[in-house]
Amino acid sequence: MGDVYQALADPTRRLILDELTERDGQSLFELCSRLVMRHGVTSSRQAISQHLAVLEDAGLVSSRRFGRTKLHHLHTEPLREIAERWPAEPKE
Amino acid sequence: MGDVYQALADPTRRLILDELTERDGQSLFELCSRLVMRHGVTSSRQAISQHLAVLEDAGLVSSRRFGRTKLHHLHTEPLREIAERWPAEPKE
DNA sequence: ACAATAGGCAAGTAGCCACTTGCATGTCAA
DNA sequence: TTGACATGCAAGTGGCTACTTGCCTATTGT
Repeated sequence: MGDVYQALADPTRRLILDELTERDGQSLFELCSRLVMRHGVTSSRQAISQHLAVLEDAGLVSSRRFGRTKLHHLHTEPLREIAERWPAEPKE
Repeated sequence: MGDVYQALADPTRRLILDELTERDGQSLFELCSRLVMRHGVTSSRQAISQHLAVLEDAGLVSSRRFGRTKLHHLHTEPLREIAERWPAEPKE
């Protein structure tokens, strides 16, 4: 299991999470096109694929194959831990 | 203003935030000692100082000098943005 | 004044990470 | 079955970053 914080460190990976928030269950090709069109991302398909692997390893994304395509789904549970680790007010 | 996500990417920096959560307003020397004692951190004083600069640049820590010491204070507001950026349920 | 304390600055280094490139695998449609 | 499509794998490269090292500044106490 990879590091959630490190997964969030890359701006392209955060855009992938944004894109999956808007439309869950996208394939790699869908994500690539929409990232280019809507967010001006210039990375190659392989780059996006590697980013997805990091996100999946961190438990933020799950994937399932359907024939020759692979659909990706968002999971936000690991993010809740971040907000809870450092409470709003420090200990007195 | 630096990147909050990138500031959180380093495990030592997260330990610094933990330490400031337990006891806010520590000096550099206090932080170094307690990180070694309680968390087994082996980094040098300069390393911790550079980490504090990153955290301060990201708006997670503020500092104020008192004579020859410098006290560091935690600010968790930038962390709230993370939980709000990706809501618990994706759009339908 | 002098020494000790708390911290800062800057250059150099080593390891990691994002990205590319090239090729391979598997699936659908004609 | 043949070609086009969707994805996977693996090695190589460049840049970033955490860390160290050495020296410097400023403050406090005796």
